Amino acid sequence: MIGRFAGPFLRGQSLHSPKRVLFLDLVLTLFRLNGLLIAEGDAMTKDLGLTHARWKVIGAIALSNAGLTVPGIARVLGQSRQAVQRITDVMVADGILVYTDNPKHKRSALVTLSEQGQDTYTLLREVQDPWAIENTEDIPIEELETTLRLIRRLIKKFN
Amino acid sequence: MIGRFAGPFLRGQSLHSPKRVLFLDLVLTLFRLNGLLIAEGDAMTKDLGLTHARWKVIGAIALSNAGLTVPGIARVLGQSRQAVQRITDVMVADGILVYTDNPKHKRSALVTLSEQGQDTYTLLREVQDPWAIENTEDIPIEELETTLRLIRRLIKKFN
DNA sequence: TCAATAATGACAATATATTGACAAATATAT
DNA sequence: ATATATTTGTCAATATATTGTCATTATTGA
Repeated sequence: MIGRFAGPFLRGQSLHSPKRVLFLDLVLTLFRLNGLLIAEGDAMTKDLGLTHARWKVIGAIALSNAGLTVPGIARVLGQSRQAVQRITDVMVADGILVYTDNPKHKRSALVTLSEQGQDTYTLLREVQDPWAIENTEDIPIEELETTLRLIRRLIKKFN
Repeated sequence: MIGRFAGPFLRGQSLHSPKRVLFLDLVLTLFRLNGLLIAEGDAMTKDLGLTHARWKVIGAIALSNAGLTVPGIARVLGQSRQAVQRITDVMVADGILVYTDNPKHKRSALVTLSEQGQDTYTLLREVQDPWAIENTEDIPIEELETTLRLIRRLIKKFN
Protein backbone atom coordinates (compact mmCIF):
# COMPACT_ATOMS: atom_id res chain seq x y z
CA MET A 1 0.00 0.00 0.00
CA ILE A 2 2.85 2.33 0.82
CA GLY A 3 3.94 4.32 -2.18
CA ARG A 4 0.65 3.87 -3.95
CA PHE A 5 0.37 7.57 -4.70
CA ALA A 6 3.99 8.17 -5.64
CA GLY A 7 3.88 8.14 -9.42
CA PRO A 8 6.83 8.94 -11.63
CA PHE A 9 5.98 12.65 -11.67
CA LEU A 10 5.73 13.09 -7.93
CA ARG A 11 8.92 13.84 -6.10
CA GLY A 12 9.92 14.95 -2.63
CA GLN A 13 7.32 16.59 -0.42
CA SER A 14 4.35 16.04 -2.68
CA LEU A 15 0.88 16.17 -1.23
CA HIS A 16 0.73 12.48 -2.00
CA SER A 17 3.89 11.58 -0.17
CA PRO A 18 3.68 8.14 1.38
CA LYS A 19 5.10 9.68 4.52
CA ARG A 20 1.97 11.76 4.87
CA VAL A 21 -0.27 8.72 4.63
CA LEU A 22 1.97 6.82 6.99
CA PHE A 23 1.85 9.60 9.52
CA LEU A 24 -1.93 10.03 9.43
CA ASP A 25 -2.27 6.29 9.75
CA LEU A 26 0.04 6.42 12.74
CA VAL A 27 -2.02 9.14 14.38
CA LEU A 28 -5.25 7.19 14.01
CA THR A 29 -3.52 4.07 15.26
CA LEU A 30 -2.24 5.96 18.29
CA PHE A 31 -5.77 7.04 19.14
CA ARG A 32 -6.83 3.42 19.05
CA LEU A 33 -3.97 2.20 21.20
CA ASN A 34 -4.67 4.99 23.65
CA GLY A 35 -8.19 3.67 24.15
CA LEU A 36 -7.03 0.09 24.45
CA LEU A 37 -4.37 0.99 26.99
CA ILE A 38 -6.96 2.74 29.11
CA ALA A 39 -9.17 -0.33 28.92
CA GLU A 40 -6.22 -2.53 29.86
CA GLY A 41 -5.40 -0.39 32.84
CA ASP A 42 -8.98 -0.28 34.01
CA ALA A 43 -9.30 -4.05 33.80
CA MET A 44 -6.01 -4.46 35.61
CA THR A 45 -6.91 -2.14 38.48
CA LYS A 46 -10.61 -2.87 38.91
CA ASP A 47 -10.01 -4.75 42.16
CA LEU A 48 -7.95 -1.89 43.54
CA GLY A 49 -10.80 0.58 43.24
CA LEU A 50 -8.92 2.63 40.67
CA THR A 51 -10.12 4.24 37.45
CA HIS A 52 -7.97 5.39 34.58
CA ALA A 53 -8.23 8.98 35.76
CA ARG A 54 -6.71 7.78 39.02
CA TRP A 55 -4.01 5.32 38.00
CA LYS A 56 -2.77 7.75 35.40
CA VAL A 57 -2.14 10.28 38.14
CA ILE A 58 -0.51 7.68 40.38
CA GLY A 59 1.66 6.50 37.50
CA ALA A 60 2.75 10.01 36.61
CA ILE A 61 3.75 10.73 40.20
CA ALA A 62 5.53 7.40 40.57
CA LEU A 63 7.60 7.89 37.41
CA SER A 64 8.67 11.40 38.34
CA ASN A 65 11.83 11.89 40.31
CA ALA A 66 11.55 15.52 41.25
CA GLY A 67 7.91 15.71 42.38
CA LEU A 68 5.01 17.10 40.45
CA THR A 69 2.45 19.85 40.82
CA VAL A 70 -1.06 19.56 39.46
CA PRO A 71 -0.23 21.41 36.23
CA GLY A 72 2.92 19.31 35.99
CA ILE A 73 0.91 16.10 36.08
CA ALA A 74 -1.42 17.57 33.49
CA ARG A 75 1.51 18.25 31.18
CA VAL A 76 2.86 14.74 31.59
CA LEU A 77 -0.54 13.25 30.86
CA GLY A 78 -1.34 15.63 28.01
CA GLN A 79 -4.55 16.92 29.49
CA SER A 80 -5.94 20.04 31.13
CA ARG A 81 -4.79 21.03 34.57
CA GLN A 82 -8.42 21.46 35.63
CA ALA A 83 -9.19 17.83 34.91
CA VAL A 84 -6.20 16.72 36.96
CA GLN A 85 -7.08 19.14 39.76
CA ARG A 86 -10.53 17.62 40.00
CA ILE A 87 -9.25 14.07 40.34
CA THR A 88 -6.41 14.90 42.71
CA ASP A 89 -8.84 16.76 44.98
CA VAL A 90 -10.97 13.64 45.16
CA MET A 91 -7.95 11.41 45.73
CA VAL A 92 -6.71 13.65 48.53
CA ALA A 93 -10.16 13.50 50.11
CA ASP A 94 -9.98 9.70 49.77
CA GLY A 95 -6.61 9.64 51.49
CA ILE A 96 -4.60 8.34 48.53
CA LEU A 97 -2.73 11.54 47.79
CA VAL A 98 -1.35 14.38 49.90
CA TYR A 99 -0.61 17.96 48.95
CA THR A 100 2.79 18.88 50.34
CA ASP A 101 4.63 22.17 50.53
CA ASN A 102 6.38 23.22 47.37
CA PRO A 103 9.57 25.13 48.15
CA LYS A 104 9.52 26.55 44.65
CA HIS A 105 5.99 27.87 44.63
CA LYS A 106 3.83 29.41 47.30
CA ARG A 107 0.46 28.25 46.05
CA SER A 108 1.19 25.31 43.78
CA ALA A 109 1.61 22.28 46.04
CA LEU A 110 3.47 19.10 45.22
CA VAL A 111 1.24 16.08 44.86
CA THR A 112 2.59 13.02 46.65
CA LEU A 113 1.40 9.54 47.56
CA SER A 114 0.09 9.11 51.10
CA GLU A 115 0.95 5.91 52.97
CA GLN A 116 -2.27 4.41 51.73
CA GLY A 117 -1.38 5.66 48.27
CA GLN A 118 1.96 3.91 48.43
CA ASP A 119 0.22 0.70 49.43
CA THR A 120 -2.10 1.11 46.48
CA TYR A 121 0.90 1.69 44.22
CA THR A 122 2.52 -1.49 45.52
CA LEU A 123 -0.60 -3.44 44.63
CA LEU A 124 -0.72 -1.71 41.27
CA ARG A 125 2.85 -2.75 40.55
CA GLU A 126 2.00 -6.36 41.34
CA VAL A 127 -0.32 -6.51 38.36
CA GLN A 128 1.37 -3.92 36.19
CA ASP A 129 4.85 -5.36 36.18
CA PRO A 130 3.91 -8.81 34.89
CA TRP A 131 1.64 -7.12 32.38
CA ALA A 132 4.44 -4.93 31.08
CA ILE A 133 6.88 -7.82 30.88
CA GLU A 134 4.41 -10.13 29.21
CA ASN A 135 3.50 -7.61 26.53
CA THR A 136 7.07 -6.79 25.58
CA GLU A 137 8.40 -10.36 25.65
CA ASP A 138 8.50 -10.72 21.89
CA ILE A 139 9.43 -7.13 21.08
CA PRO A 140 13.11 -6.24 20.57
CA ILE A 141 14.32 -3.55 22.91
CA GLU A 142 15.68 -1.59 19.97
CA GLU A 143 12.20 -1.22 18.53
CA LEU A 144 10.86 -0.02 21.84
CA GLU A 145 13.63 2.54 21.99
CA THR A 146 13.08 3.71 18.43
CA THR A 147 9.39 4.11 19.09
CA LEU A 148 9.86 5.96 22.35
CA ARG A 149 12.37 8.27 20.71
CA LEU A 150 9.99 9.01 17.84
CA ILE A 151 7.08 9.67 20.17
CA ARG A 152 9.22 12.02 22.23
CA ARG A 153 10.31 13.79 19.08
CA LEU A 154 6.71 14.41 18.11
CA ILE A 155 5.86 15.59 21.59
CA LYS A 156 8.65 18.15 21.36
CA LYS A 157 7.19 19.45 18.11
CA PHE A 158 3.74 19.90 19.58
CA ASN A 159 4.74 21.39 22.90
CA MET B 1 19.10 5.84 32.33
CA ILE B 2 18.24 2.65 30.50
CA GLY B 3 19.67 -0.39 32.20
CA ARG B 4 19.94 1.34 35.53
CA PHE B 5 18.20 -1.53 37.31
CA ALA B 6 19.96 -4.37 35.52
CA GLY B 7 22.65 -5.34 37.95
CA PRO B 8 24.92 -8.34 37.50
CA PHE B 9 22.48 -10.62 39.33
CA LEU B 10 19.42 -9.72 37.31
CA ARG B 11 18.88 -11.61 34.13
CA GLY B 12 16.07 -12.03 31.59
CA GLN B 13 12.53 -11.13 32.64
CA SER B 14 13.34 -9.76 36.04
CA LEU B 15 10.90 -7.40 37.71
CA HIS B 16 13.58 -4.78 37.18
CA SER B 17 13.99 -5.42 33.52
CA PRO B 18 14.79 -2.24 31.62
CA LYS B 19 12.19 -3.35 29.10
CA ARG B 20 9.50 -3.02 31.73
CA VAL B 21 10.56 0.52 32.59
CA LEU B 22 10.87 1.35 28.93
CA PHE B 23 7.40 0.08 28.25
CA LEU B 24 5.73 1.92 31.11
CA ASP B 25 7.56 5.04 30.04
CA LEU B 26 6.27 4.50 26.53
CA VAL B 27 2.70 4.12 27.76
CA LEU B 28 2.83 7.37 29.72
CA THR B 29 4.45 9.10 26.77
CA LEU B 30 1.69 7.84 24.48
CA PHE B 31 -0.92 9.34 26.77
CA ARG B 32 0.83 12.66 26.51
CA LEU B 33 1.15 12.55 22.74
CA ASN B 34 -2.50 11.58 22.50
CA GLY B 35 -3.48 14.76 24.27
CA LEU B 36 -1.13 16.90 22.21
CA LEU B 37 -2.42 15.41 18.96
CA ILE B 38 -5.97 16.23 19.97
CA ALA B 39 -4.91 19.80 20.75
CA GLU B 40 -3.12 20.01 17.39
CA GLY B 41 -6.19 18.79 15.53
CA ASP B 42 -8.48 21.15 17.38
CA ALA B 43 -6.26 24.14 16.60
CA MET B 44 -6.02 23.04 12.99
CA THR B 45 -9.76 22.66 12.49
CA LYS B 46 -11.09 25.49 14.63
CA ASP B 47 -12.07 27.53 11.57
CA LEU B 48 -13.91 24.56 10.08
CA GLY B 49 -16.27 24.28 13.02
CA LEU B 50 -14.87 20.87 13.94
CA THR B 51 -14.01 19.41 17.33
CA HIS B 52 -11.79 16.42 17.99
CA ALA B 53 -14.83 14.23 18.48
CA ARG B 54 -15.85 15.22 14.96
CA TRP B 55 -12.62 15.19 12.98
CA LYS B 56 -11.70 11.85 14.48
CA VAL B 57 -14.87 10.39 13.03
CA ILE B 58 -14.30 12.06 9.66
CA GLY B 59 -10.73 10.83 9.62
CA ALA B 60 -11.71 7.29 10.45
CA ILE B 61 -14.29 7.23 7.67
CA ALA B 62 -11.91 8.80 5.18
CA LEU B 63 -9.14 6.31 5.87
CA SER B 64 -11.43 3.29 5.58
CA ASN B 65 -11.85 1.66 2.20
CA ALA B 66 -14.78 -0.63 2.89
CA GLY B 67 -17.10 1.67 4.80
CA LEU B 68 -17.69 1.75 8.51
CA THR B 69 -20.58 1.29 10.91
CA VAL B 70 -20.81 3.16 14.19
CA PRO B 71 -19.30 0.30 16.21
CA GLY B 72 -16.66 -0.03 13.50
CA ILE B 73 -15.63 3.60 13.90
CA ALA B 74 -15.57 3.08 17.65
CA ARG B 75 -13.17 0.17 17.25
CA VAL B 76 -10.88 2.15 14.98
CA LEU B 77 -10.81 5.04 17.43
CA GLY B 78 -10.50 2.86 20.50
CA GLN B 79 -13.56 4.20 22.24
CA SER B 80 -17.09 3.16 23.12
CA ARG B 81 -19.68 2.76 20.40
CA GLN B 82 -22.09 4.88 22.43
CA ALA B 83 -19.76 7.86 22.34
CA VAL B 84 -19.40 7.54 18.59
CA GLN B 85 -23.14 7.07 18.15
CA ARG B 86 -23.78 10.30 20.00
CA ILE B 87 -21.44 12.35 17.83
CA THR B 88 -22.50 10.75 14.53
CA ASP B 89 -26.16 11.43 15.35
CA VAL B 90 -25.30 15.10 15.82
CA MET B 91 -23.21 15.18 12.66
CA VAL B 92 -26.02 13.59 10.65
CA ALA B 93 -28.41 16.20 12.05
CA ASP B 94 -25.88 18.86 11.01
CA GLY B 95 -25.72 17.45 7.50
CA ILE B 96 -22.08 16.39 7.57
CA LEU B 97 -22.70 12.65 7.68
CA VAL B 98 -25.30 10.33 6.19
CA TYR B 99 -26.45 6.91 7.35
CA THR B 100 -26.63 4.65 4.31
CA ASP B 101 -27.95 1.14 3.88
CA ASN B 102 -25.63 -1.61 4.96
CA PRO B 103 -26.04 -4.69 2.75
CA LYS B 104 -24.42 -6.78 5.47
CA HIS B 105 -26.58 -5.72 8.37
CA LYS B 106 -30.25 -4.82 8.62
CA ARG B 107 -30.02 -2.32 11.47
CA SER B 108 -26.40 -1.20 11.54
CA ALA B 109 -26.04 1.50 8.90
CA LEU B 110 -22.86 2.56 7.16
CA VAL B 111 -21.70 6.05 8.08
CA THR B 112 -20.66 8.09 5.07
CA LEU B 113 -19.75 11.67 4.29
CA SER B 114 -22.52 13.83 2.84
CA GLU B 115 -21.65 16.28 0.06
CA GLN B 116 -21.16 18.92 2.69
CA GLY B 117 -19.09 16.43 4.65
CA GLN B 118 -16.85 15.86 1.65
CA ASP B 119 -16.40 19.60 1.28
CA THR B 120 -15.45 19.76 4.93
CA TYR B 121 -13.00 16.92 4.42
CA THR B 122 -11.43 18.75 1.50
CA LEU B 123 -10.88 21.78 3.69
CA LEU B 124 -9.56 19.56 6.43
CA ARG B 125 -7.03 18.04 4.05
CA GLU B 126 -5.83 21.49 3.07
CA VAL B 127 -4.53 22.09 6.57
CA GLN B 128 -3.85 18.49 7.55
CA ASP B 129 -1.62 17.56 4.63
CA PRO B 130 0.94 20.33 5.11
CA TRP B 131 0.85 19.63 8.83
CA ALA B 132 1.59 15.95 8.32
CA ILE B 133 4.38 16.65 5.86
CA GLU B 134 5.94 19.34 7.99
CA ASN B 135 6.02 17.18 11.09
CA THR B 136 7.62 14.20 9.41
CA GLU B 137 10.16 16.14 7.35
CA ASP B 138 13.09 15.24 9.56
CA ILE B 139 11.94 11.73 10.49
CA PRO B 140 13.22 8.76 8.48
CA ILE B 141 10.46 6.73 6.92
CA GLU B 142 11.94 3.57 8.40
CA GLU B 143 11.39 4.89 11.90
CA LEU B 144 7.80 5.77 11.10
CA GLU B 145 7.28 2.25 9.80
CA THR B 146 8.92 0.63 12.80
CA THR B 147 6.78 2.68 15.13
CA LEU B 148 3.56 1.98 13.27
CA ARG B 149 4.36 -1.72 13.23
CA LEU B 150 5.03 -1.75 16.96
CA ILE B 151 1.86 0.16 17.76
CA ARG B 152 -0.14 -2.27 15.62
CA ARG B 153 1.49 -5.18 17.37
CA LEU B 154 0.43 -3.82 20.73
CA ILE B 155 -3.09 -3.20 19.48
CA LYS B 156 -3.31 -6.82 18.40
CA LYS B 157 -2.35 -7.92 21.89
CA PHE B 158 -5.00 -5.79 23.55
CA ASN B 159 -7.86 -6.53 21.19
C1' DT C 1 -31.28 -26.55 11.35
C1' DC C 2 -31.25 -24.51 15.64
C1' DA C 3 -29.61 -23.33 20.12
C1' DA C 4 -26.14 -20.49 22.19
C1' DT C 5 -23.21 -16.54 21.78
C1' DA C 6 -21.96 -12.08 20.27
C1' DA C 7 -22.96 -7.57 18.17
C1' DT C 8 -25.93 -3.66 17.77
C1' DG C 9 -29.23 0.45 18.70
C1' DA C 10 -31.33 2.82 22.18
C1' DC C 11 -31.72 5.02 26.56
C1' DA C 12 -30.14 6.56 31.15
C1' DA C 13 -26.87 7.63 34.79
C1' DT C 14 -22.47 8.88 35.84
C1' DA C 15 -17.54 10.00 35.17
C1' DT C 16 -14.19 12.50 32.91
C1' DA C 17 -12.43 16.35 30.21
C1' DT C 18 -12.43 20.83 27.92
C1' DT C 19 -13.14 25.68 27.71
C1' DG C 20 -13.53 30.24 29.52
C1' DA C 21 -12.86 33.53 32.95
C1' DC C 22 -10.57 35.98 36.84
C1' DA C 23 -7.34 37.02 40.52
C1' DA C 24 -2.93 35.79 42.61
C1' DA C 25 1.76 34.13 42.11
C1' DT C 26 5.74 33.54 39.35
C1' DA C 27 8.93 34.11 35.52
C1' DT C 28 10.94 36.87 31.90
C1' DA C 29 12.99 40.53 29.51
C1' DT C 30 14.67 44.93 29.38
C1' DA D 1 13.86 47.10 39.52
C1' DT D 2 10.04 46.96 37.12
C1' DA D 3 6.75 46.38 33.59
C1' DT D 4 5.04 42.47 30.91
C1' DA D 5 3.91 37.90 30.09
C1' DT D 6 3.10 33.39 31.83
C1' DT D 7 1.59 30.14 35.21
C1' DT D 8 -1.50 28.73 38.68
C1' DG D 9 -5.89 27.92 41.68
C1' DT D 10 -10.60 28.31 41.49
C1' DC D 11 -15.22 28.28 39.85
C1' DA D 12 -18.73 27.47 36.32
C1' DA D 13 -20.66 25.82 32.00
C1' DT D 14 -20.44 22.60 28.61
C1' DA D 15 -18.69 18.70 25.84
C1' DT D 16 -17.22 14.18 25.61
C1' DA D 17 -16.86 9.39 27.17
C1' DT D 18 -17.86 5.32 29.98
C1' DT D 19 -20.81 2.02 32.09
C1' DG D 20 -24.97 -0.55 32.58
C1' DT D 21 -29.17 -2.39 30.76
C1' DC D 22 -32.48 -4.42 27.51
C1' DA D 23 -34.56 -5.81 23.23
C1' DT D 24 -33.30 -6.97 18.55
C1' DT D 25 -30.34 -8.71 14.95
C1' DA D 26 -26.24 -11.54 13.39
C1' DT D 27 -23.04 -14.98 13.89
C1' DT D 28 -21.21 -19.26 15.40
C1' DG D 29 -20.95 -24.06 16.47
C1' DA D 30 -22.81 -28.35 17.30
